[in-house]
Amino acid sequence: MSIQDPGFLRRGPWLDEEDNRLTTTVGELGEKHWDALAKSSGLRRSGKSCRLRWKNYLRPNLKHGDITHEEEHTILNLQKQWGNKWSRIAKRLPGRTDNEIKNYWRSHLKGKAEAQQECLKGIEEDMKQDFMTPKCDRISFDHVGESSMSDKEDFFGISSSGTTEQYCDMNALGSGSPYESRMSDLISSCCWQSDEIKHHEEYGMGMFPCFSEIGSSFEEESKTHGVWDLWSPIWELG
DNA sequence: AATAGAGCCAACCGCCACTAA
DNA sequence: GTTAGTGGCGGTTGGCTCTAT
Repeated sequence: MSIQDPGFLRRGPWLDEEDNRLTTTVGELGEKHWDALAKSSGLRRSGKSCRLRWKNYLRPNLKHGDITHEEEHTILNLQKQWGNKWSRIAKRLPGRTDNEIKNYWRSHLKGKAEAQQECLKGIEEDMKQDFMTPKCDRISFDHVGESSMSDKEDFFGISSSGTTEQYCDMNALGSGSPYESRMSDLISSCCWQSDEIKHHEEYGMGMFPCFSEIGSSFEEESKTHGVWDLWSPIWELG
């Protein structure tokens, strides 16, 4: 049987012995000419298969642990910005492979991102019909409290580390508008309403997540927390 | 304990771009 | 300009594991 024969090449999961042999061969010949490397290694694997195994599993400096919150924010934001350019996104996450990021996106983030997009789309549509010109200087942001972030993080894809989360009084936006009801839907879907927020809602104060007082640092801060892409379409409309 | 369904992930497939002859 | 070889990328699949019933 020769390498040309169908059935010569092995398929399926790699064995430890194959991994060792590939690692040794790459060490000798370098990460190039994969077809030649596959042949000289004696492995019954295609060059393509060897390259993939090396790139996604054996290569040094790969991270094998869970995706961190920070990495998740980066993936969410870059996917939104660039689309499914997994290889490009992977370059921004040292130690992660495009395949890993793609799989993580499909199994953990896709639904979340779609939900966010759907909310934003609805909000934008409502705002177009609404009385409100959503310029920041028209919004009165009274800081009314703080709360735990776990579920909120999940929804907004933001990190609470080192930040002071605050909520904004949306009374200034008026009441009964499509925009307000959409925001209300959004907030109630988040499942992170603390007692404090409920308390304020009892007094008719709609809550809106923000990260500091509106001012020169606001854009920078929201970018830092990975929410600028999400919320800037709202703040900048009009 | 057995089974079905869902979720996850490593590996494969097909296409495209690039390069050398 | 054409063709063959090669590598890279994104989509898809198969099988394993986990969970619910």
